[in-house]
Amino acid sequence: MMDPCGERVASAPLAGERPWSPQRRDPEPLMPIDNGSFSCLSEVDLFADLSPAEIEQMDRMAPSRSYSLGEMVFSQSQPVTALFILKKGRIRIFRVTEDGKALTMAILEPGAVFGEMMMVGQRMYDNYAEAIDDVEICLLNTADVERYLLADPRIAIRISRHLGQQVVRLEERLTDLALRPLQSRVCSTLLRLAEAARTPRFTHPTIRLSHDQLAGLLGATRESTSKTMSELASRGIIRQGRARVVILDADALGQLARQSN
Amino acid sequence: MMDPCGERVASAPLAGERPWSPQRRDPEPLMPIDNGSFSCLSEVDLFADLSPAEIEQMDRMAPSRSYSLGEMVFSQSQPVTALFILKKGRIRIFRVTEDGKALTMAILEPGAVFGEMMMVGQRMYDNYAEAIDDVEICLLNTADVERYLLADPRIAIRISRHLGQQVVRLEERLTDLALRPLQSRVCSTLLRLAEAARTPRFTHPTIRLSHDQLAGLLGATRESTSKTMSELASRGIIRQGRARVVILDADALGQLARQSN
DNA sequence: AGCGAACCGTACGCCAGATCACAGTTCTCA
DNA sequence: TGAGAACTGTGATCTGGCGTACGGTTCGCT
Repeated sequence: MMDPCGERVASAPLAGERPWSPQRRDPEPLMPIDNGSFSCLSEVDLFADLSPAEIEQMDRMAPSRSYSLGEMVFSQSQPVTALFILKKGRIRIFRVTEDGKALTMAILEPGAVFGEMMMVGQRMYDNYAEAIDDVEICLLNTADVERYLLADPRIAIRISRHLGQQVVRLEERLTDLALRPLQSRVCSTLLRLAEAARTPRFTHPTIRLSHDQLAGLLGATRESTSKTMSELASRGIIRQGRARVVILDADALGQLARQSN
Repeated sequence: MMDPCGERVASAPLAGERPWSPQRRDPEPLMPIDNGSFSCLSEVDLFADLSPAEIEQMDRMAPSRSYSLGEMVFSQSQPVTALFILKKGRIRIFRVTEDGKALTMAILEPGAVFGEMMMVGQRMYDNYAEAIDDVEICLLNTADVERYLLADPRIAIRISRHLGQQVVRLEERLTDLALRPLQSRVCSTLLRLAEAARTPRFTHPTIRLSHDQLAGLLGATRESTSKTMSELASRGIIRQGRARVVILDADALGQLARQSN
């Protein structure tokens, strides 16, 4: 049902008296999303230094597994063997507390390599991994890893680079969480996600996540996240669909992300 | 002045009606603290794989600098050249927002190596570094680093291991900040610090930080930090001195750290 | 020996965001 | 085709920790 005074809503000033007024949502699923699957090892830039022959050989040896939406890819009980490469679908890495609250550490997109830490002596510790699409991954066991990767200094450096990137990201998230209000965190998170999900050229970046999933990433509740998102939508900065967000004005997001109160 | 009903305070049950009653503080500075300086490169485990000859050679080439309490070791304006090794004193790594709020990312103790990320293509980004004691560091420039480190896969792996450790730490801090109340964060932070500051055997671990500095590490205000600390002190879990905290009951801290509300 | 600076305790109002509680809408799948 | 599940909107209420304010104590320096 349309608001009787729809006119006023539509033309209300940005600092209007209805802070997050109801939005008409985006109906169109637009196009059948491309999950971008690919032949296991060739496109992963961690392996860019290997010769095609080496890659092919590893590819043959790497068993692959699939999981369907909602399945756990691993948890403490199934400790991680070695190295995963995500071929298709997305995986959510998260942690939980004793009383069931969760924070998601990352949403992995196809092409992601994870579990790198183990090869340098880390465990996945308290991290869980859950498939949030139908997922296909391939596995490299410890022996393969040592043979092909640890021996090669170029690859070791690529690993370092990757970990260094993670450190930077985490430091950013930590300061944001400590020092910035929810709205800023929403904005920077959306930007980060938009850039991770390489969308086809000439279209607005689109993020295929529900408010709930976003909230998990933000360290906030679904409710406050919804509220903030509606606010952004009402300003025309984003457009919303069911479990989808379209970034319309990335610059405005950047602006708001830098706000610290 | 002693509380007139001191008896009641002293024997009050833990869940007493004066949640953070005033504490007699710890007067004794005890012993003239050992800042543990050492000959630059030999004790840094990042270089454990190098031969004594190589270490000695690097040592000769590595210029060293000193800063006094409160000085900035670097900031964006003085971009980082290469690699720092902290010989003496402590350094606080932190970030600030536009409006001046700060979060400290780490307190580095002697022996710490920092700036590793740059050698693998990172910048220090928005991090500042400030000496919180009188400090002595030595520097390795890019050329040295490439010659001695990048070439050696064993060292590359050590770097990865170190970065992996940082990732784990940061993930932990992030979840704590998102999901746990202040008291738990205080407890886990104290534990983390206690284990970093390797104290002489047979003494209680001691942390030489002010409430203010702790607060910066916690993402909280000095006031709430003080309150929580006093509470812990009144329970006999820690003892307080001016800019010093002594851990009396690490197990209790561990217990409380796991609380999520 | 005395003054300013750094530290610490405490208290009270306030607010962003959590919690709880529904209602409406759009999918999915039997 | 219809029942349930997943997703979202929106209020009412509560609260941990922030902001602010101020007094006391200890240290370092002149």
